[in-house]
Amino acid sequence: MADNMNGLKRTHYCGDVTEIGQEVVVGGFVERVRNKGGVIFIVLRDRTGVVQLAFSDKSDPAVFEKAASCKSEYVLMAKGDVIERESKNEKLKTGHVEIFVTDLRILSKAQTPPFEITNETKVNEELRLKYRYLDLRRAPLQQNIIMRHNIARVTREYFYENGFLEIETPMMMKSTPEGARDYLIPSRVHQGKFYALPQSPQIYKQLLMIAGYDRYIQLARCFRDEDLRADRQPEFTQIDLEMSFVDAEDIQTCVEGFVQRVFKEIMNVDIPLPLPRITFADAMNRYGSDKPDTRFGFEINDITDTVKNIDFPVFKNAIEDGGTVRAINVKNGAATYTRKEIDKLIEHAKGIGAKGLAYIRCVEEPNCSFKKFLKINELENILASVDAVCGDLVLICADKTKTVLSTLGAIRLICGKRLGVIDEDKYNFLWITEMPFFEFDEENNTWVAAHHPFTMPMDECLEYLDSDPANVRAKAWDLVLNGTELSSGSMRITDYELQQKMFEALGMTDEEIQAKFGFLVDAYRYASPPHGGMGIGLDRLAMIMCKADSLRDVTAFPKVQNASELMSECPSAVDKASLDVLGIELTENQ
RNA sequence: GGCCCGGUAGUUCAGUUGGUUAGAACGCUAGCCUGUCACGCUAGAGGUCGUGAGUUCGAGCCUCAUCCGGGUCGCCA
Repeated sequence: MADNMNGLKRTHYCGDVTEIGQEVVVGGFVERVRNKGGVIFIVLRDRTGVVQLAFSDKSDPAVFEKAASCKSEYVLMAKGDVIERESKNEKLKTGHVEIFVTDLRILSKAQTPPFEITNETKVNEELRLKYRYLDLRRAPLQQNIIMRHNIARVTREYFYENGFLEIETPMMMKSTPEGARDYLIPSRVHQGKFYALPQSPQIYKQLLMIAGYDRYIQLARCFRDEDLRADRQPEFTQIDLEMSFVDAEDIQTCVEGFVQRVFKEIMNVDIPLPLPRITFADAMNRYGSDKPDTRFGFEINDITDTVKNIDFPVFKNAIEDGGTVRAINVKNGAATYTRKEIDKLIEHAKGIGAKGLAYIRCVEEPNCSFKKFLKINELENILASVDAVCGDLVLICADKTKTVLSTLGAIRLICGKRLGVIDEDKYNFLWITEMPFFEFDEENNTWVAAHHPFTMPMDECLEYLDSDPANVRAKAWDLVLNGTELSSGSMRITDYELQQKMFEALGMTDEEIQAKFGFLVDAYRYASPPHGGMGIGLDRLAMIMCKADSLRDVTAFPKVQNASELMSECPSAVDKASLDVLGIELTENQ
């Protein structure tokens, strides 16, 4: 039988025990037992840190014996006197003191854990996820979770101070099959019908503006039934906001104030305002990405004109097919890349869809993969066009422009990471503006909304909605931080007629519009203030601020790549009775 | 769905050209130790080599299939 805590009340967290001469009561987990025979030390841990408990021949023999029986991860409560440690441990905040224990309670005994609970760990993440509650005892994870809490706290403070109302929107809503797949909830009362979990509170927050709530904020849980990535979980938290009587500038200014505040308050990092901005088109051309990492160079150069007369079939064919030839100049001594390393880059490029990469290694006698096709001066011209000097590696891609840009964009990132040219202490925010309104869906051969169909087009683009969809830009923007898309926002269409026109441009029939968004379209017939808003990824923000590589490191109970949870093993089968009540029948192979 | 990487004691890993009884460190168990702090010393227990099939006299190692995990592309209005 374990002890109880009768008569003991915790007075201090472990990490706060620093004052000699006090009598304190602490509680926590056994981090380590060092039993020297005649003297025993127990390191006790809670979420604030660790403190050393000490036992010796001066201890009550019963207390001493109990201390000797303690093992890793037991939960203890200890009362004692804070005394000076004989030899200090400079590495710890509490390293100059220890608690000479007069009353020890073993509140709960632990089995030997499947892995050691240590700050640094090399243990397989799969195992740690299965025993997530043990992994969460580790200080680095606790610090991340606490940091995330603080980000959420500052978020609420900032937006409350700026007149935002926090309003909850439903978790059970109408399914809207556009965009990401919904998670569906079957209805018992309405058999054969389904609710959906929100992909975002988009529609509700627009309705709140129509209802006059003017400035809305919510730390909203969102759900998307799509494949996971390191920076993508099927459920995530969005700092969701919407503002009335504003334009895009007003919203961006408000969000800039927020990021400045949160970085200053949480990390004491100064973010200079206004944040830099770049158009979507420029981002694609310079970085081959709609979320460029601007902490390093290696920008993309269009060298089509420079190479158009070169008799190299790869370049010639690409240009004849309407494509382009572009290059990045990888500096920082990349010319020392071995043939094998370059081949690996080429393999990667092929994985993205390019047919390959041409390269020039700028060593004393430049080593060029297409040298035999070149005439005098042509090599020099290419090198000059990308400012290449000795030590640089020039990588060239020729194909359809879209393929070229995405390939070089990805290769640029790989090289930047591998060469270690990215300053990890830098926080480079970047607004991406003038996002395209339509996106061509090659599979179905139609234009689809790139953002969502309530996004306002830019005023000057209204006239060619029908004639030239590729060039219609939206009053939509993204906020990127260090190459991660952090946030996305737009102005919404508040005009009934314009909204109808947009639906038409997207090829939707009246029946479809009515069935999918009828209530929203109708709502705008009763007048609406101009409004727009953003959704900021709280998880991604926390991930970057914690310098974590994955959302799993800032999420208490994350899912793995196939969207299951290793600890509880969900999703799981349910019994037949539960399905019967919903009117759901499974087929044989399920 | 495609491509790439990984799976050997509880954990992290090593394991030669396919060849005797699969090793180390940490952890764990027992004993010793009065000032440790990654405590130390002695001894011990602990293995379906992810799973299944195949090749072979013989498979941790080779082949195929499959499961699990990670990364990435597709996907993510």
